Amino acid sequence: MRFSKLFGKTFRQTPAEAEGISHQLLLRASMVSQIAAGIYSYLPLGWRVLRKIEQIVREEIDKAGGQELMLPVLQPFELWQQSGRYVSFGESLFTLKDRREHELVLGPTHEEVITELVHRYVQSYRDLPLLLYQIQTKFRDEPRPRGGLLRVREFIMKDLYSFDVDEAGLDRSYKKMAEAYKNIYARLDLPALMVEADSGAIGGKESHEFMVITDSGEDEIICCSNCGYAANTEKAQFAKAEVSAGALLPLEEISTPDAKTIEQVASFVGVPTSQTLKAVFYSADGEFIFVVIRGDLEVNETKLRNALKCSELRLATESQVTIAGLVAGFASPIGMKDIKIVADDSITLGSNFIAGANKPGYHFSNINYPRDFQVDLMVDIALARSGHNCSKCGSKLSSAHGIEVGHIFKLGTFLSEKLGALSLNRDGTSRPIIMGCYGIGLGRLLAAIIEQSYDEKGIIWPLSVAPYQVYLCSLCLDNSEVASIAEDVYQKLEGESIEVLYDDRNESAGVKFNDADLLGIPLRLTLSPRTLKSQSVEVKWRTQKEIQLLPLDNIAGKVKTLLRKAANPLK
RNA sequence: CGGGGUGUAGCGCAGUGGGUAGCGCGCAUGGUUUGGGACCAUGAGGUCGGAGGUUCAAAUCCUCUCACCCCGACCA
Repeated sequence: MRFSKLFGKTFRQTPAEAEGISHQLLLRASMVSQIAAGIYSYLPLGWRVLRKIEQIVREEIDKAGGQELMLPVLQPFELWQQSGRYVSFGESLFTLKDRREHELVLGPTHEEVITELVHRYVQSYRDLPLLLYQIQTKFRDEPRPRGGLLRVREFIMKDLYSFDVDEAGLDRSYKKMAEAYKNIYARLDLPALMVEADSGAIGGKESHEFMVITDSGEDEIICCSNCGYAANTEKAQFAKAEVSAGALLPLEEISTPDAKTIEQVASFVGVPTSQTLKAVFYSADGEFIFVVIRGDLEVNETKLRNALKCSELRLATESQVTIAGLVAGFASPIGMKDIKIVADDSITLGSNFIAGANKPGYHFSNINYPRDFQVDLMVDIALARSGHNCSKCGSKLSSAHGIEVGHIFKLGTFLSEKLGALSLNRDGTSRPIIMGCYGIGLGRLLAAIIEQSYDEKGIIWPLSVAPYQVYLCSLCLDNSEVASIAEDVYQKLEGESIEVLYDDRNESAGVKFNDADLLGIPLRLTLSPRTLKSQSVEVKWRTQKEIQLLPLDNIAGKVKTLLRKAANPLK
């Protein structure tokens, strides 16, 4: 490709709308262009990268036994009613009507469609297992698109669905996919950590995310450097410390004027925060919920939502709290009637707690569960933090931010049951097919690669996905010898099927070098009167400072060898 | 949905005592240049996000509205 013919321009200044690194560099390099919030065009350079990523994903999924197909973007709304997931997806669903006023959905994911399809073609265990996938555009009306390609409303995703006869089969499919994902990230030079995850609106029981650790990531993960435990904070477990304050003492009402927050109460009474009980109020699908947790811990809203099996969960408003008969700052689980109380199991790991007395200015001391109050639900709803202890090995946990570049789910049978996808077993009984689903967002993958591979000059693409592998830079094109040799080298590189971007523009050296760096092309060849004195070409890797001169003789063959060695350093 | 911010040329920005729009980059033409974002000359390009209002006169003042960005809520 000749740079002079390439559609797109490089920008010296960063467009004002871009905040994140990958967003800025993608715009400056004209790889993508935004048309509306969370909706982007890919320009030729960006599209080449995306297609290379797509091809790597395809190869690895095919290798793992996946069969590629193509499902429709437009889906009947009824299908989403049938699965019940129009509720959990809620306003994230893009919907539209056809000319007959029939409601349609722009697919945010394809479990419904593929289950319906599999239902028609699978009758027996002999037809299973199946790994079916597609690479296609998804539509999700995100509340807040952000970070360039990191969170968008229209994006290309590889989504695979597994169908198995039994749990053991699902486990095998799940493992195959986890392996395939690891291979994909390795080929992209992307260090991705597999972490336990919540399954969110997709549903299902077990799930893992693949995280690229970077400060710009919007997810927080908790990990243990000792035993390797790693989980999204939404899901993370930890060992709650036992903080018993001795034998049970009689309940007592104490005056605590102006002490409203946990910290104020604890210091007023002179106890650690772990000897207090914290009350938090939520509205879960409209129902008022009283949540109680030990004072040194915080509520994990994802765990709470799962425990309550509700779809909408938000903090109760002040007026809702008052209407419920509670006094904010002095609320108490003691004596609560007709209000659902959910407790974190940390309240059993201590004694003689301080909590509100439900009247202004007073708290109870020496509260003990279950002596003094009952709860409707006792579960783990605590948020894991850096510094907590690992529930597996007891070591200190740490936290980090990450970009979610893949997510796999064991769905189980809830969708196949709802959509009637059954298969006959060997013994003649009819059972719902066991499903799993596995997604990778390609654009986010592209952005994540940049987020952790760039420098002050621009992008640093791995060889495997660079838009072009070689940047041929000819200086002083007025010099007819340079011009003709550069043209000749370009032809020879193309002749060897080397992906080369030939900078044939009449620009100064600085412009060309800077563009080569900004675009992140791995290997740069420079031709100039200076190099021609020794009948050679200067060679420089994007990742290295050193340059070397290569004689022009059989230059295409030499470049090919360099590229092959870089792609397979062991060979 | 709550809070904050921004809309003026392809990009980055300036422009309030209201008086009919400017700078840098980029672009076009000609010339001089060429190893880390060269220089000179000439030139093209804008219904100032939109609608309504105040006024002799609005980018500027008022009202409404739309879009985009950031934080939060939410979210595979």
